[in-house]
Amino acid sequence: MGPHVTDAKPLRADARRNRDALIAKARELFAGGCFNLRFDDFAKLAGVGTGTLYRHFPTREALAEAVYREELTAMCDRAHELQVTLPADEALESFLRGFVDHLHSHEGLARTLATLMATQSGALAEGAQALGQVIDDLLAAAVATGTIRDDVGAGTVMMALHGICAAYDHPTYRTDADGVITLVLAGLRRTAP
Amino acid sequence: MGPHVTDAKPLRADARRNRDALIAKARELFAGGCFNLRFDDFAKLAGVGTGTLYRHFPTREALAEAVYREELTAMCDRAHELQVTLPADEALESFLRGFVDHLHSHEGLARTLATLMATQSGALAEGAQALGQVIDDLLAAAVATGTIRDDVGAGTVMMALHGICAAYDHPTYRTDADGVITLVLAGLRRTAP
DNA sequence: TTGACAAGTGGAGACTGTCTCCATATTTTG
DNA sequence: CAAAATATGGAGACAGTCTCCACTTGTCAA
Repeated sequence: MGPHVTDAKPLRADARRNRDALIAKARELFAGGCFNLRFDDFAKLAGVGTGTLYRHFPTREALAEAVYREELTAMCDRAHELQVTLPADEALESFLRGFVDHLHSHEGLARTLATLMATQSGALAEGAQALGQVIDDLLAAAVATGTIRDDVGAGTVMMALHGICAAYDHPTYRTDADGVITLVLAGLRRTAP
Repeated sequence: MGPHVTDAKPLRADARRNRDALIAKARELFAGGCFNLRFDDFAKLAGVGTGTLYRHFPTREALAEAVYREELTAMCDRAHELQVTLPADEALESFLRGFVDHLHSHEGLARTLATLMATQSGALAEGAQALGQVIDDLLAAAVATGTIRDDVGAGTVMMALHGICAAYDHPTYRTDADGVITLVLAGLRRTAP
């Protein structure tokens, strides 16, 4: 797993401009709750041709990933900070609570993560894999200090998070999401020896 | 919540025949792993016209629900049996373990439940609601005997199950799904007073 | 039985959104 | 500055979905 931002070929000037315009417009629309715009229309809105849109982002998901890549990276960074600041078990709890909190006010991210987690297919799910890696680290550290059980992996926690992401538009979202985190954390805690 | 099988109007003989043919063919295809057939083509395969298909099942989801309604009902019935046979906490565990076990060999059901849980919209999600009710009962009984905490509702557990259903085609599905159930059960258990 | 009315049918074709293709335009390079 | 490389846009091919209605089939009272 080498570099991934500074990957490969240096885009031509106009190409980069268009790509950025596309992402900017998408971010704007997503923020306004508009997720199901006709793809061709979206190209018009961003001021580029259909072909250009498709060349840069072959699918809706690719676009969504690009839009939220930054935000996701920020979350992963936060996890690293927590990990060097707090005891392992607190870092884990803090991260998961913060995760839900963040999703609650960023529907687009929840939506995107739900999609990304569903498609385990390599390249596209790069963002989801990064999240998996972070959780793996958090978990491993807590296991090492003996505060949590060692028989569940990051995949298990991710599956629970998947449920949380997928339910982004339920009326009882917040309550239930918090509940799931509570359950996961309590369930992870080692039962007295 | 009145009756729902013997609801409303008595379908005409040929109509019922067509409806049954549709469900039968869908079941057959689903069992063979074919979920994304063109809807019109499916009508042909079942030996009816496109219009007839759409009249009986306005959407793919409606068809899927009809196909799995029976199976879902069976699961709910099982829950009731468990509830009168075992202590409340064992009934809950047994049901959840069995749930995963069943999903593991019935991809179509997992897929359908994931969709149904995602669309909270009343009529269509009738099946999902039934599942919710059953879990609510199981949970309430266990809470009453004081073996599990009382601060998480059925919605929370459903959210975790949603994650399980949505991941039906991941390579590590079984391991992770079992892990989630373990976490949920351990998390529910009352911490020593 | 039968006639008349209700209920249901099927499939042509309208419609909607996706995606490709390539003649043209822009940028980079030597 | 010309040639080569790179990128553009949008018309139109395509693929599914879904509607509409002239026609068929079933039901039921007489």
